[in-house]
Amino acid sequence: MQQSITLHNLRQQLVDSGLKATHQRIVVLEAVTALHGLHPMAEEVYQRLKPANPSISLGTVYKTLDTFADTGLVRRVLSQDGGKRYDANTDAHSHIYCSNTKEIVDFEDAELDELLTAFFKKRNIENFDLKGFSVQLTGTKVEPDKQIRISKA
Amino acid sequence: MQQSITLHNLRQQLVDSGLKATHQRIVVLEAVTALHGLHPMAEEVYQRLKPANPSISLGTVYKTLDTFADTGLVRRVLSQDGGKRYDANTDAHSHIYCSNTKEIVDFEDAELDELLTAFFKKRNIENFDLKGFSVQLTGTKVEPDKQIRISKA
DNA sequence: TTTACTGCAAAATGTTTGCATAAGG
DNA sequence: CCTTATGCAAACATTTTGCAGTAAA
Repeated sequence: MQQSITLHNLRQQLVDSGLKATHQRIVVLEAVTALHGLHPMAEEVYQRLKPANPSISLGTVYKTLDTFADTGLVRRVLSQDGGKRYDANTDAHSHIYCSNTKEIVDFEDAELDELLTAFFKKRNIENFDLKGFSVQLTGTKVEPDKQIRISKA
Repeated sequence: MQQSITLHNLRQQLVDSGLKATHQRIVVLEAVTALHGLHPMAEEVYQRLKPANPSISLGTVYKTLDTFADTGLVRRVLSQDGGKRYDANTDAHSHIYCSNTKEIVDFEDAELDELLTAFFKKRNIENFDLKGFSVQLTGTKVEPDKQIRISKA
């Protein structure tokens, strides 16, 4: 689960990734972490941090998110909308894509992970170094204003 | 497997989807089908059909691919590169993403489909009408110039 | 003939670049 | 200090839009 976000924690994550802990990087990391369930684009991260940090530039947000993704601090999220989206949740998890609301909802399921881990252990994918996998669920929300919830049958 | 692409076949697909069989739609469908393994963007489809159809406009290719995706004639493919990609292979299949060559390689596996179908039959996702699922495999090609191949262990 | 599609060009959106200045270690 | 990151503005890439003309059924 997600622990509370402290300044110390944010600095530590940056240092652990071998990055300079600049003010801009700290607030970008804070914003993308706070917005993790929304899988935000650079613009959305920028809108979130701008009120408290009016001097930061959108270009820096772009560069910073790209740097974070390269170092593994955040994950790039696949999207259909032709935009670059980021996810501060770097644990193994899947995504549910709703084709009418365009939402991307997290789907975490240990049983599914085990199932797939076992499956890909059996399959050989030649000439490919497999780093991870994720399931994409597609469909539509029944009641767009309400939440999607997962339960066992 | 893929059957050979005939004019009659292309027209039929359009009519079956309730679309007017215009010349432009026929050649866009031909091109995106021929390029299915590449998961092309609008520009790539346009480059492919332009030599034989110099009067077609790029804007029409954008609109046509969007129409095809809405009717289910092609599928929108998730991407990390911030572009809209399309796949004329509408059968259930997964994708392998290589993070250095940026390739998206098809991965078809009946056993995996069965495994996941059984799994999601057990899970209830409340307030969501599940249409389909697909697995994304991420990693890197070992020898970028060579093919990725799948085999059983 | 009627309706829906196409071409064109402009605008909107999203992202990257280059470089002078500023800040972190 | 020295190196790397930032801000800014311009360039670039991609996608959408509006509308007059054209073609399919």
